[in-house]
Amino acid sequence: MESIDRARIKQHARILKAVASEPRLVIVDRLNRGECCVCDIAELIGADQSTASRHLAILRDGGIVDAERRGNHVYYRLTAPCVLGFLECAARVLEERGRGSDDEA
Amino acid sequence: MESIDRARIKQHARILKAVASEPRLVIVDRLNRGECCVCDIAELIGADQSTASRHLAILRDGGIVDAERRGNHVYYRLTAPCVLGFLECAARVLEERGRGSDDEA
DNA sequence: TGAGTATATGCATATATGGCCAAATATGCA
DNA sequence: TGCATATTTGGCCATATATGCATATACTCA
Repeated sequence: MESIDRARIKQHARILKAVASEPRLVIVDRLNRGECCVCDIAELIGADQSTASRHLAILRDGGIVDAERRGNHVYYRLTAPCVLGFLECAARVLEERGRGSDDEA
Repeated sequence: MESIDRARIKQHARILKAVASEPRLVIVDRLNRGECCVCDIAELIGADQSTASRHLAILRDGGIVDAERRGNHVYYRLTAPCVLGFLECAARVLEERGRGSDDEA
């Protein structure tokens, strides 16, 4: 288990940041069950379509999803399903913590 | 594979945000090789001691590390080693992407 | 108690992020 | 071409995050 190169850290941070956002976690969770278009995502996260588009762009730049245009829709799908492991880890952390105190809200 | 509860999403996002930061990734990587005190972390990340303390507090609030005072040092250690999986996932994403184009810098 | 060291916290400032609206692009279809 | 629909991008504002300095707090030791 070597120390990680600082240049890599920067890239890794960008990828993690792409996922570390409430709306983007919702998007990842949704895309895990199949591709969908920007308008679906907008409705899903209850935001403007432009906002949905930007979130998807961030995920795309992070390499988490990719996009394919078909007709005048653009369909996004999950390309890095390993990010789902983040959620499992988060769940484990919460469980651990549940035995302490903390804001569950 | 059920959809995730929106209330959980919020908690998960907080945990992921705790790790999604360059200096905090460096810290996690370091703590993975053993506990250390705030002053060591400050030097490690090349920041003010107060900044190191705050980063550690964020990780602690996220349930990623915990702290123990011994004498007048406070030692932090990793309590959620599953976050190391984030790094593996990120590395995989970068590898995938390396075959495309992108800013490697 | 008082001096010295290690951490944590309040405050101010700089930067980043998230969101909407409006306008620009990209397609499809008549 | 011209109009309608879907997506992306620019501009702007509000809020959140990061950081350092100064200061408060915690602890050790004499």
